[in-house]
Amino acid sequence: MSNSKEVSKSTIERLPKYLRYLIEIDKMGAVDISSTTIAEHFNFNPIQVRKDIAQVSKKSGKPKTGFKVKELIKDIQNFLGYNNYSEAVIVGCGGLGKTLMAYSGFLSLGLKIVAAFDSNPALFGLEVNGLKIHSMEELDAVINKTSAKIGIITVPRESAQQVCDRLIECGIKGIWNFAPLHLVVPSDVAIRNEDMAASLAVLSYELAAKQKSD
Amino acid sequence: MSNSKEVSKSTIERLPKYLRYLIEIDKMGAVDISSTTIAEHFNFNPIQVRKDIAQVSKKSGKPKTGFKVKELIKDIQNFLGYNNYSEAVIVGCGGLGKTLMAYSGFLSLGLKIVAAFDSNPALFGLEVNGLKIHSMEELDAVINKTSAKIGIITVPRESAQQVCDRLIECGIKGIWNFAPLHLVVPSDVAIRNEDMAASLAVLSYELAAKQKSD
DNA sequence: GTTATATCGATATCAGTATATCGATATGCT
DNA sequence: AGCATATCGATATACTGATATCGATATAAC
Repeated sequence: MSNSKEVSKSTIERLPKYLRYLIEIDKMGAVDISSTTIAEHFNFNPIQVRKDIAQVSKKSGKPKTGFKVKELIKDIQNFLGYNNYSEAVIVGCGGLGKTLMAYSGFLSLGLKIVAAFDSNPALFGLEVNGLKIHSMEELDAVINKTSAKIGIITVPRESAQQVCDRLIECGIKGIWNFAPLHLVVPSDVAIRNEDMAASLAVLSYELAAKQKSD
Repeated sequence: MSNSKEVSKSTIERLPKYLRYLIEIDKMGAVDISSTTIAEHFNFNPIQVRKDIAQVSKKSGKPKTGFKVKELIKDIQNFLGYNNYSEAVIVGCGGLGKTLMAYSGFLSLGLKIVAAFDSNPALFGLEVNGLKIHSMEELDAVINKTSAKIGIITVPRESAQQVCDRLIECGIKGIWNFAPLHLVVPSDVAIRNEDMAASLAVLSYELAAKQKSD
């Protein structure tokens, strides 16, 4: 993989947060920003912020003032690939699926949903936000007309793994799973399980812990 | 905080996954299960699985056969508090809000949404899945009629932090945030930021990394 | 009944991330 | 102009979670 340094998952999760903040303060006229100030805003550690920045930006900050807001924005956007978008398909046009299809924010995150599928014949041909819903039979054909490499799964739990497998057969290389189960994929495929049960469990545990100490 | 051992966030995130799997194989008639088998199913490390289990179950596994499926299920459910549910309120009844309100799976995760709010007068009084939508003015009054400690935020980005602050004023102690920004809360409040941008960034990065190495 | 082995649980090691330390320096202030 | 200081970047340390090692043992197979 040529040369580019490994960047940790945790760092990558923080970068979009910094970016949103920077864009906000840029709008408000800020020119310079220090890692200290960023850190204070998020309740993060300033050293961590500085190290995160160092990994995606070659511009070095200046003592006393910090970094140039606009330069940082560019560097982070560039690193995250927000300039040139990737195509994605979505399978499952129920409540959540439709919500995601209607979400206008993906484009600015470098993601463009280019096709939608569902197994329910009642939905075939319907349009959600300009996206026609295709049958599952058309999966292969439609995907291959696009350059989509990401598949978003918003089907019920029972069919999710099967849908996942089919997407991979169709050449999909990254799975963004919203179904309530942990999908398993071959090692050459990237997977992100958006597990609400796991997330809620952590929240509840932390809530309980904080309640205890008062 | 009395005695109960600290359990790591990572462990807690895995527990619901184990649980779903165990319930599934229990239905299929499995009586015993080994950490090895669980690990294989998820592509996890068996030692990790065993350590996770050891933290929530006092029952010890037997060489050669492993653990009793039904006992494990009970212990994990008990640890995660899936028996007695906590109440939650939701603020923001747009697409995502409605989807969450309609989701029937929360009850089995120990969560019950007991009230819904929105700032749009056109929605006041409407019912979604048996939940009446209240105005934001009623926030305090309605919350205090419940024992809700968790607030789910599904409002647009612009108003999210403000909504968060108000919920905390009303006595909410845990925030589950689905708005696309990183909310900051006082240290006695638990927060879970469901940050899709962060999540997508990780997926994209891993996808790019895997694409590179072929 | 004996033996081979899968699995457990405890302890030790390793890896990766977060935090702390510290010298250097550019800027703002007097 | 000179001084005080906030911030940087590099290096070092500490912490946390993941993985490896290994002896003990219950079970399955023969």
